[in-house]
Amino acid sequence: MATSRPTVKNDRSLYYDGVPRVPESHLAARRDQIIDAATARFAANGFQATGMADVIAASGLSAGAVYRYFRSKDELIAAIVERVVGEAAARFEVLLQQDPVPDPAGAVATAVGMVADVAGRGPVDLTRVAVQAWGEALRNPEVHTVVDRTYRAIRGFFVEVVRRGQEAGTIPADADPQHLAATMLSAVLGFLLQRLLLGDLDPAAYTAALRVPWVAPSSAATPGSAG
Amino acid sequence: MATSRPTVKNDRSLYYDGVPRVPESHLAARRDQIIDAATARFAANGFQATGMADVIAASGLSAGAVYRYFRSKDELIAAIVERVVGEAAARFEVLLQQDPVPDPAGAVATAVGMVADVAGRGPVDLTRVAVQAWGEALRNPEVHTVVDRTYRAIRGFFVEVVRRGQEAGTIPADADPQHLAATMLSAVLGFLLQRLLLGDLDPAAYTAALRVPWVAPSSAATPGSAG
DNA sequence: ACCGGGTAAGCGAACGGTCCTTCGTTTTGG
DNA sequence: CCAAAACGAAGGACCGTTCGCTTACCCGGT
Repeated sequence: MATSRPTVKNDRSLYYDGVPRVPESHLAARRDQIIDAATARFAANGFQATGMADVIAASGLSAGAVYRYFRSKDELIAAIVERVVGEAAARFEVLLQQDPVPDPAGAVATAVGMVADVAGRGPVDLTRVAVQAWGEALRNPEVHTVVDRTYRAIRGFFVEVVRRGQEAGTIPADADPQHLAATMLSAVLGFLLQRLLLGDLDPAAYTAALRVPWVAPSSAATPGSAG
Repeated sequence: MATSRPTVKNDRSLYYDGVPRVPESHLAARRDQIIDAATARFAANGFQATGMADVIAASGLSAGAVYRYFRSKDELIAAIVERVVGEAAARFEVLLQQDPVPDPAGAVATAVGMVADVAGRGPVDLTRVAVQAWGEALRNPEVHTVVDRTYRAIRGFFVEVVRRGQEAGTIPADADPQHLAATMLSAVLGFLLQRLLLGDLDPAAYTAALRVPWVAPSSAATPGSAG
């Protein structure tokens, strides 16, 4: 019982210390092939309502091949969620690399433009996957961890935009950056969701509406002066 | 072949025109009992990942009893989505019945308060069901119809708030009510989503942030005067 | 330049389990 | 007494996953 026989199933080097049989790029390409096909099916039908048979058929591979690259359906789902929300975060990060960093309304406008762009590009609308990921995050702890970490990072970008604005004096210094960033993120997520559920929202008109002063101008919030 | 024999399965009056065997209120109560139990399970685990066996056990009834009240799982899902988003719409409608109708930031603040309230009240967080309903709407046409109609109505309430503000002169007359209402709805939906995914957001601080002027005060949008 | 050895990549039928739903039966209550 | 209400075992389809097998490829030796 339980000798020191190594469990070699995953560790190729214990078996054979030569170079891989096929180039690493080929393996990555196959993995992407599976992820792309699965993303399309999950975008159309949701994670749980889509069967692996559907994913496998769409990938053009066999069940055995798919399960060589992903140990389970849950692992595949986690990989897809990580890719989709991770790419979103990467796109939003460029907001901070602009010089000068835009003001909050400008940052949201740029982010909304990115959402509209990614929704229309390619055969699969990744914003649909994002909505499915929200639902999945509420029931799958691993997915929730990924979504929590990534969306918190995105909100952190907006916090930084607010801080820069406060340094520049265009935003009241006593405003709460964390919650102001939350309202900015809401504007982006709300655009994404309304576009999917209620039909096309015009990004230009939507972002223009963000700049409309909607508090009564008489009483509240003297912005720059009168600190 | 196809005689005129009536298909009596659902029409009780063709069978028996007397009084019902049990009071109508009892039937409605049983229906609610099923919906309540199913709502709890769907809130915890999503629509598609939750089995009918789970719903049936939670309801305290048998499979046959549940299927007497709902023809299928999809019909049960549709009934739950209709109830949850319908109740949300009913709550938001009172915004218009206040006198005077609040300004946009005030309307959003009230709506956010309602979301936070309904999320904390009762054993089931209905905002979780709302997120699941968004995902379901993307794959189930009947659910999509319900969600589209109801959320469009909610947005219509915000449009009305904007119109009243424009009449009162507190909102620029050339602002687009439709898209301004969309940003208001985004603020509410974004609060709901961030509260669930990223942890507790403080409703008071969030709504306070909504009133922070976030456009550069120097160049853009001279609000009331000097139009 | 060619070839055979051996391993990883890929295949797909089959498996146990779970799914939604049905229906013959039992219980209930007016 | 009898129809409606409720029951719950069973049906048949489909689920995610496995595993014995075939195919294809790289490598070392000739």
